[in-house]
Amino acid sequence: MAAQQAHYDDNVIAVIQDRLENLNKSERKVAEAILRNPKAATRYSIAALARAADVSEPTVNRFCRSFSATGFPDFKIRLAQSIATGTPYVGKNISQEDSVAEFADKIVFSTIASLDKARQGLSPKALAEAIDHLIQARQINFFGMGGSAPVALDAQHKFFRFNIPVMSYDDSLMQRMVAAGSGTGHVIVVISYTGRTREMVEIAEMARANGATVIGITAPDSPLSKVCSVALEVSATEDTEVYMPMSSRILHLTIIDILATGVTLKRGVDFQPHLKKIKDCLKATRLPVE
Amino acid sequence: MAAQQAHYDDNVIAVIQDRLENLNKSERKVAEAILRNPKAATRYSIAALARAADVSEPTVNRFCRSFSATGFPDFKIRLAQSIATGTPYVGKNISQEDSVAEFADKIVFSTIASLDKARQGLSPKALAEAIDHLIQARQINFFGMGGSAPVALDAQHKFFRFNIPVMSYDDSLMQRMVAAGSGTGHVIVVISYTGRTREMVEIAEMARANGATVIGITAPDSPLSKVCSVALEVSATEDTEVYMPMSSRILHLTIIDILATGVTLKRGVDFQPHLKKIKDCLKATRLPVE
DNA sequence: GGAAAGTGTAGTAATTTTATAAAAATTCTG
DNA sequence: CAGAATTTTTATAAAATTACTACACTTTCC
Repeated sequence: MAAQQAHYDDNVIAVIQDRLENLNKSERKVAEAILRNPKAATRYSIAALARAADVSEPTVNRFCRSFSATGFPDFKIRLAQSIATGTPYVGKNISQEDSVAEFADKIVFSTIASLDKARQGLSPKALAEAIDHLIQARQINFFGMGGSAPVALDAQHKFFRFNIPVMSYDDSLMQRMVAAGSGTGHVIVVISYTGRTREMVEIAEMARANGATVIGITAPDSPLSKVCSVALEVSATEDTEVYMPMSSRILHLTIIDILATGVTLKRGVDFQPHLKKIKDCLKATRLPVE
Repeated sequence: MAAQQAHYDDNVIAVIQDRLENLNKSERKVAEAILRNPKAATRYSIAALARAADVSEPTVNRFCRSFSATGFPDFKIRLAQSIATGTPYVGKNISQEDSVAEFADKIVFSTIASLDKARQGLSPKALAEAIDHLIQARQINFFGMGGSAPVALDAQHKFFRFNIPVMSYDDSLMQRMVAAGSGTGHVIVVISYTGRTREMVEIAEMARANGATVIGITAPDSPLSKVCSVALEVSATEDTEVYMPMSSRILHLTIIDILATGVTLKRGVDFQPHLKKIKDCLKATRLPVE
């Protein structure tokens, strides 16, 4: 039921944007007309779109065909699906003039878009392997520096509930020491958006050399990704680039959620009361619901 | 341009399912034919769907109209949109039997759903006020305990870039001391999923009594929400309940993103080079892209 | 200057919609 | 409770809209 709908991954809007440069004059006019207001485009007839783009109807038709649709109606259906996925804001960067409501929406939508993209890119096989390693671990350590430190800390909070010794480190010296002292049965999860922080790559290598399992949450084909036992790769295109990473850490946290859920599920029903106990013990610290 | 697209609400498939009982014989046949395979239905012509449902073409047309579409093609567009967004949520609860790919998808989709819901619920006015306070702050402190500690830490990482003294605390004693020592010009951002942690509410009250501005990122109508200068309220329905908070912290992080972006924008273009400098200085720690 | 690619016109084919009539279901009356 | 009358529902067929194809003209690039 899940993967069944992954093959609809061809996000037409994104594809149009990709190929925008390689289109000839008229087809480009069509592309621009669609991108100007993709949602409205789904309601247009071929004649209306032709007028909006200031081209002839057959040109629109040819345009649709070139995006591997059987014709205009088919193309509209695909367009409609792309829009629904939450990509209306692709490319629409946040601007100085935006109202709060506007840029807030843009941020949320771009986060949604990244999540959806990441979902398609995640390898279930790698996830399954990672979960298996985590279940068998005698000890788990999460390493994250800078912007990934909060992610590591969050992971610690989650995995702490599993009754396994778990720690997170954001200090490379501590990480180095832990890696040096690791061995078989230790799992080290290294979190790095770029996957190119030299320090982190070295630490990962060291841990592996000592026999520890290294799980990387990082960018595809990065130096870090290559030295890991299991690499969970996500590419976050930070399109709301305001000089700080935003969606990447959300994606990383979601992967942590998936790993934690995987461990919970594999632990089986017997383990649920334990989790409930941890949750319930917080009740004493809370104000009653009036 | 922002609210204009609330298209996540009108999920045609859900509406059809709702109204299934109240339809007459033929229209019901159409409904069932569509529900049998909604995805295929988007490719059918009106004639093909009529045949599949064993009714006449005008019946199909009337059916579409009764679901407030202007006609069959329009209806197909809506259906296409529903499939992309709506279907995944159906039967969203994670079960023991799920494959990794399945529950991973479910987690991502439920996160997306929460984000979209939060987007609709967020008050732009409250956000704008919060941003104004943050810009004028002489000092900012983020408080978060337990699962919210990573969120507070993340906020610290983000706001550190703004050249204001900023710290995060996850220890209630430290928080209490900071609150006690706060005053006018100090902004304290209190992050709490439930908004009912007694300790946090007390601390927030104390800070306010001292003249500090308290921004709360918390649940609507919670005790904490009531004592804040500005309350940013999000209700995260943790539908993937596995006894640990998941989407709530993602929502909180997204709010942090929005606040940080708001501050960046208001600071204006002059400030951008400073952000770029901070980003660039990390380059030295990275391995080159081969 | 000629081949190749690109674009538009006009006519054709497909699809959808409307008008209308027949059938079924429901209600009302005797 | 039968049976006529009305309303609702459904289908046939014609009209209108929409999308597609063939071909001719224009531009661009060797």
